[in-house]
This record gives sequence, structure tokens and C-alpha cells, in this order.
Amino acid sequence: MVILTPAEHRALERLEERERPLRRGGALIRENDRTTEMFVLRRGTMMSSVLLDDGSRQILRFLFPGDMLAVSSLVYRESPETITALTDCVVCPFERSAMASLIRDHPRLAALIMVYNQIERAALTDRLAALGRTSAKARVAAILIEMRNRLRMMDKEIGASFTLGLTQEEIGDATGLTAVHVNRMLRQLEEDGLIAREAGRVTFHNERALARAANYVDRYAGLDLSWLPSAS
Amino acid sequence: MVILTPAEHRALERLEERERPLRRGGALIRENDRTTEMFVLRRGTMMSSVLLDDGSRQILRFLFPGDMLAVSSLVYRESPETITALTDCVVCPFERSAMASLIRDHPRLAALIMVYNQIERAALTDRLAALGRTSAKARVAAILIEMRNRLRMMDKEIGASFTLGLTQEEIGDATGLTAVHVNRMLRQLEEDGLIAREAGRVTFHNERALARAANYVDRYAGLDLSWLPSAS
DNA sequence: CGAATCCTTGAGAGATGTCAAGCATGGTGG
DNA sequence: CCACCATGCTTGACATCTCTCAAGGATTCG
Repeated sequence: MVILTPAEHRALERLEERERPLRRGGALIRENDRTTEMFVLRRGTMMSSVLLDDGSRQILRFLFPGDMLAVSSLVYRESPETITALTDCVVCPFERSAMASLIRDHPRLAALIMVYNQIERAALTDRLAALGRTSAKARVAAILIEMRNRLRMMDKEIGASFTLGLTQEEIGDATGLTAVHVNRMLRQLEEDGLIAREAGRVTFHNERALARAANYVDRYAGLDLSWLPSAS
Repeated sequence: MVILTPAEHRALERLEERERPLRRGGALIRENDRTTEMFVLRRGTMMSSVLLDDGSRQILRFLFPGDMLAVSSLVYRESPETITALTDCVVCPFERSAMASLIRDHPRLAALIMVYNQIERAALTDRLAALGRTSAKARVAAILIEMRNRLRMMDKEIGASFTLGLTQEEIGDATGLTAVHVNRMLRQLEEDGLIAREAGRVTFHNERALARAANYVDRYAGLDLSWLPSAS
């Protein structure tokens, strides 16, 4: 999509020099932790979430290889969110001061990071609109499509059928529903003929109708990066 | 908070060279408009929103002087959101290519823009958690506090009493509720002794309890910008 | 094999939406 | 200056959606 210069490649690789493994279920960062590190997710899937006073949890985002984690430590002394591994993972930690030099020395990479932030922002606002204004069934359908599409970006083999890798409680925490109601909505999607399920695998039987039910928009499409600074 | 060099000041001022007035209710950008412009809001308050298939609206964010508008045109050919004036406004348009040169020539400003994006992100995730996991009453309380705090950033005179400047329908579109239910929640907050209302003015009678009811976090506090590149 | 998790289903409760009507307010044209 | 209209607010009755609680079945892991 954008061709990086060798120097830019090296700068990005320097962010990924160190590796840290993380066990399934392990927390990389907890809310209110003090940290000045950021991370690149290299392998596995993670999620970021917040806990509310009453003990309920809201999942903000699912994270996939290539995503930057804990960018908020650029700004906040204490982390506003918890970051947890959904599968065994490998992350690459780097100090936020590395971000300062990267911005100074590689303006085009700085611009690309802004682009990345905007894509993430669009995904968050889509979820916001879903929580505010769509039905439980639509929200569950949206999560299914989102997960399939992100998984497919890592593995081109994935088609209409994939392993979701989320419990119904996690789907509920992402969609603002209870696990019980998620279960009912999955069954309804099945009865509507939109999906099939077996042993943790989901199969889309009518992807078009599912996307329509979910109000789904692909935020990795429709990009226009022609304004980027030229390679220096 | 951060002291800018004269050159940095000039660079920011260049973004605000031109002015465009906007009437109350007018749209600066509509969803799916093609635009390559961005804006700085100079005067007035605005909102950004999306429309769903069924005609319902979700307000994503309220915008105040100093905010950057339409940053998504850095990324998307077509705008993912509508931006509308809540009061008479003045905006300063600039081409997104100006952003490219600003990033190249002023790394510290680029870093500050990233900081700004992260603050906005935190505000969005707070709203997300509110929509997903808090009661109608809490969401309405949260909007009241948010509006008061942002208005107070422009006008230090504002204390416990302020003019909200939103219709109950707009509060509903921001909180994912119907206007009717917003009305009932406002009444309840009043009966609980947390607020008083008259002629569009809201007065906080028990701000601490209100903030508690709303799960409110001030995202403009707790910043740590010590990592920023040094002034060059 | 036993103990956790996770999933599934039912019944009833609670929160929020829908519809409908009336009231208040402010702006506007006659 | 007044009558009228559009907009927004308020309230009640009822419908619908989602949650809560509870129980049992399935699956995985040690």
C-alpha cells in the first residue's frame, strides 16, 4: 500500500527488537498501572477493556498482529485500560521515548501512525454507534463479521468459516450484552439461516444479509493516502 | 503545559489563516462527502454524528474551540461522519497536505497532535463503556458533566451552573436513548437532588454524587508529556 | 474421574422504547 | 400587537427488549 524506504524499515524493526511472551489469559497492562512502555503485537490475539465500578467489564477493542498496544501511555501516567491475551501471544515492548525519535527522524512513519490511529478511531465510532443505536442481534452479528475480517487479514485461507476464539461472555462484554442474551442472539442468527455453529467454529451462510443486519462498514477500505509526505 | 517555539506558533497559525462562518444547524461535512480538507474550530460548538440505516442518529462527539475537525479526511476518501454546528460557528479550513509539511517540519507538533488524538480516543472509549455498561441515568449524568467541563475550559467563569445548549433529543442521540427517556432521567436527577433545571440552564447541586453516578473520569487530567521530543 | 468452565434454556422482572396527547415557548407574518 | 406555527418539553399507558436468576448439560483439563 505504501512502500517504505530501507531506513524506515530499519526504524520499525528497531521497535521490535525485544520480545516478550504472554500466556493465554495473562494481563499485559492493568487499568491504573503506571507504565511508559508501548508494544507491538507480534503473534496472537488480545483485547483491551475497562472495568466499571459495579464490576462489569466493557471490551473496547480486539487486537491482532501488527497492532500497536498501550499507545495511551504516550499521554497518561496511568493506563486507562487493561490489555489481556486471548491466546498465547508475543509482544515487542519499546519505550515511548523511541516514539519521540521516530517522529523526529521519520516524518512519513509519524504520518502513517496517525493514519493508523484514525482507522482505529473509525472502528471505535462504529462500535459506539452500534452500542447506542442497534439491536442486540445486530451487535452480535457485527462482532462476528469484524472478527472474521481481522482474522482473515492474518490468514488469507480463511473464508466463510472460522474459529471465533471468544467466549459468549466476552462477546457480551464487547457488545454491552449479557452472556445469556448473546447465546439467544447467536441461536436466532442460526435460526435465521445467517450462520451455523459447531464446536467453536462459525460459518457464514449468508454473508450479505449478515453484513446488512450488522450495519457493517469495512474501515480498512476506502483509504486515500496520497497526501503523505514523500519518501525522503 | 507545553511551551511552543516561535516557529511552532507560526506553523499552527498558518493552519488558521482562513476563516469560514457557519450558521447554527448548518452542516460542515456530511457523511460520504468527498473532502480533503481539515478544520480547526475557532468559535462555537459543533457535533459529529453518524446516521444509521433505520434513520436513527448517534452523536459521536461534541466539539469545542481548539478542536481539530474532520481529521478522518487524512485517511478516508469519503467522510465517515457528519459534522454540524450546534451554535453559530467559525472554522478555519486547511488542506490535509498542510498536515504533511507540518509533520515533516515540526516533529514536536506532530507528537502533540498524537497526544491530542489519544485524549480524544480516551473520551470515546469512556463513552463506549458508558453506552455498553451503564444505566440511562448514568449516561445522562455523564453528558451533563462532560459538557460543563468542556464549556468551562473556554470560560473560566462557569461554575456549577451553565447553559447546556442541547435539546433532549440531542442528549438522547449522544447517549443512545430516546428523547422521552432522557426527559424522565433528567427529572429523576432533579428529584434525587443532584441537579436543578430552569429555562435551559442546568445547576449541579451535588457534583460529587453526580460524578459518581456517572462514572466520570476527566481525560484532560493525569497527562504526562515528558517524553516529547525537545524543542529544536 | 472430578472440577472448572462454558453453553443452553426457561420463567419472570426490570429497564427502556413507542405512541399519543397536551403544554410551553419563541419566532414570524399579517 | 396579535395570532399562529414550529419546535421542544412533559406525562401517561402500554409494549418490547434485555436482564436476572436458576438449573441442567456439555466440554475441557488436570
